Amino acid sequence: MYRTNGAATGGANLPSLRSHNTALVLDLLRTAGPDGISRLELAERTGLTPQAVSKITARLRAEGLATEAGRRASTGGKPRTVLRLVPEAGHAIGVHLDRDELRAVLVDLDGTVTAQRRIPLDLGAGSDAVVDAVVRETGRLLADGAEGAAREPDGTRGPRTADGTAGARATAGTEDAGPSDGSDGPQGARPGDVRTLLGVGVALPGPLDHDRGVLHRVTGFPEWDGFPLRDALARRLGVPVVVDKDTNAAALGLAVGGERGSFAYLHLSTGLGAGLVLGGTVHRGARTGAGEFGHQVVQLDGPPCPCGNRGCVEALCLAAIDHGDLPGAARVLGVGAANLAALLDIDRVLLGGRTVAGAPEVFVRGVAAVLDDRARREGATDGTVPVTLAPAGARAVAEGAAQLLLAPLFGRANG
Amino acid sequence: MYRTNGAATGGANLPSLRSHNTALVLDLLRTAGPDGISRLELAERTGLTPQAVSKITARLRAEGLATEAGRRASTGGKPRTVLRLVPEAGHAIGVHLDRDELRAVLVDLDGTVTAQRRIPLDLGAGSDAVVDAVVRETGRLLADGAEGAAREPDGTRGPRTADGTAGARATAGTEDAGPSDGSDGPQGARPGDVRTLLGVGVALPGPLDHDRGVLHRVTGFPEWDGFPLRDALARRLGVPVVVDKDTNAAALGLAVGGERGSFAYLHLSTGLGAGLVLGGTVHRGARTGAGEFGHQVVQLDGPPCPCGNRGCVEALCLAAIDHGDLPGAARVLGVGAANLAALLDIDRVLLGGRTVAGAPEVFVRGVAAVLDDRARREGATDGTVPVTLAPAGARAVAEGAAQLLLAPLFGRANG
DNA sequence: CCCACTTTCGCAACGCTGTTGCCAAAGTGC
DNA sequence: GCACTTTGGCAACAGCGTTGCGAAAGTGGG
Repeated sequence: MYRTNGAATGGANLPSLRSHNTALVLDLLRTAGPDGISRLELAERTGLTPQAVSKITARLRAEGLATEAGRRASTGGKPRTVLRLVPEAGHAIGVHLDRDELRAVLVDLDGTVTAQRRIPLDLGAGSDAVVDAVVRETGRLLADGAEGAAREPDGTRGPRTADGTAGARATAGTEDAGPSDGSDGPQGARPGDVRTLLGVGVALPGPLDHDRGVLHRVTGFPEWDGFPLRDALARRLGVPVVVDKDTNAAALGLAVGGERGSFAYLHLSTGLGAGLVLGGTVHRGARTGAGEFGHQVVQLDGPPCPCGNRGCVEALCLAAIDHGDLPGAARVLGVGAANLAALLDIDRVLLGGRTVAGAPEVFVRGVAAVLDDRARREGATDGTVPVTLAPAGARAVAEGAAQLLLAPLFGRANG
Repeated sequence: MYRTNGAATGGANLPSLRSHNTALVLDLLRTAGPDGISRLELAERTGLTPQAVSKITARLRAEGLATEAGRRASTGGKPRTVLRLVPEAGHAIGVHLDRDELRAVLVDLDGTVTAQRRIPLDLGAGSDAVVDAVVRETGRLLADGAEGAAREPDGTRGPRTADGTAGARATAGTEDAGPSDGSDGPQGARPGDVRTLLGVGVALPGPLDHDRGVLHRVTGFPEWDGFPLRDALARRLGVPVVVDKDTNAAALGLAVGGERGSFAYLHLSTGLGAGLVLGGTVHRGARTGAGEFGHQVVQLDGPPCPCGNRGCVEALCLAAIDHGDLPGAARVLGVGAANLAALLDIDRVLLGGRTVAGAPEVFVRGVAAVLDDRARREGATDGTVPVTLAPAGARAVAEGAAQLLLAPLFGRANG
């Protein structure tokens, strides 16, 4: 996959070729983590020639995005030099607006959270109040990040494992990592530096338009209808802003965090929604409407749902939870998940959200049981679809929101 | 989107850039049809410079794939020269293996059916018999096509419209399908000429592996399990062969035939399945399992289905049809379609298959009613999802199967 | 310790892509 | 008939990945 320069045209020229390959290399560097990856390995993985990789990585090093980091053991000749990403070369902020709280994270290039904040929030308080809150919290996050970086890189590491202890020595140095002084050159290595801030990603529940950054009707708060959140925030913050549904952000975060292929992230809290990743890309549909999973009808003459239909998964699921019947809720969720898995032939189902977090094993087991059953009945040829807990936990949405700005750097398409 | 040269690597080099842009131009030429399109228009639509388009089209003309076709009215300067595809420069054969019949079409570059055949077939007769039948019918198709072309290029135009009465004279030919006659020069302009045959696409119902071209278990005929249909046919025919599910082939045909964006093709005959096109590309999933729509559960405690579950759409739908309750069947189908449309945010639902063909309006109206209802209840912001009849009719699958080989030429990704 | 060998990786030349500058060709309209 | 507009090819160009080749940096046998 490959995103060209201009509009929805599709024509590719040399600059677009270059940025495509650069993004590819950058993504492999990111995926390799602090351990790094050699040039020849990059060449194998991309299909490019070693020489092309050398040129690309030389450029990345000159720009301060990559650096050499030791060498591998020799196999009888000159040992391979290991390259790795310089995480401090770029940052993004991810904001999760939930109905009752705001979570924000400052994340560096490899996805490591370097600072985070969390405050209560009333989404119904109106657009001005919420925009103000976002502006205030992002400002504090930047201050925290800069300060934290000056002290010591904070222990919270990356989405994957990573006990890494990357560079970033203390001494808020004057060290000025720029090769060519003056100029607009390479981004400095000062974490939290506003100059390395690529933008702010905002994720929230309601139906909205990802492409235009406009909210439709945030469920329960009609006064938000039509509010141009992206532009309003971009004006106040002075950096690019991207808006998306919370489930999409979480799914993107998982995809970038190493989850491969196609999967569905099912989010169960006050509502039930899904984020779909198909072939490595978040599927939003033309109107950012995809992932409407909760109002899937699974019982034709079932109980009425506030949405107007009868027998929606969400209604049945929440009713079961209300009665304390968590296994029953899991079973209903499993039926919806099985419908989805069969329709899309996905590789995995990931569960998240507060309700799931309250009894993770019940839900994982319950959903898996339904999927296994159905696979077995249909004579599974390739085994069944695994069900697991989404790893990122409560910060999943905020981290994914930050990835709305980082992912494009690594060639992960985004609107 | 953009398909690189090598394996699943993603690295792009100049040849891949070139073929990408060439495919793009070729696709615009194809879409423009016999009316053609000017160089400057191609430049606008691709985002390339006029000069780049000139070079690309010059190459295409030299290869015999495009030609000049008149000029437009002047707008005060030199009038634009119109270019169009040379449809006779390439052909493909599409074969539809259904449970009781075989349909095969010979199609040229712009999708026009130039010859077709249809014979009774028993899918249960075993692999040898079926492979023999396919080989025999493709041979006759080529003979028919060559003969029809020798007489007069026949009037049936275009993949859209089509109430086709194309060639398909009887008279089985001897014309030996040997590929390697003389040189490999520019494809001659002899329609039906074997040398312009790009390959054969085969579409059939059962679960199968599109990537490997292997059948799993064709529903009802266990002896097919694991049969490597693609390789067996490729060996016999001496041309590339691609295998896919019937619903995917039909969906591909619709996508290439002008249906834009994302849509679902719902096929209702002896079973119920779906072909999904998301963002212009057929979504198959990693195991060609996507589109399993019929065994979506919409009634938790519904009647048992042969598949082992309860309350599958297919079971409910077919039961209603069995009782002569077509509106009821349409309503159930509509519930499933609405679930799908909400989950994927598609732009359109297209209905096809024999059962639908038997009472098209009942099904279209019934399904549309459910979708409209749900959209209205959820406060549709963008209007509702339109439901229409799939245009190609009974030949839809065979024509789509042929597109399995043509589509890649036009940059429409395929396995 | 030295020398042959292997492996990595950068420099230089190259082929080919789309791009830019320029001009001939082919119309319109006064 | 002449000024003007618009199209589209030729030629030079910049920049991409590729190829050829050699320096650098190891291993391992004598």
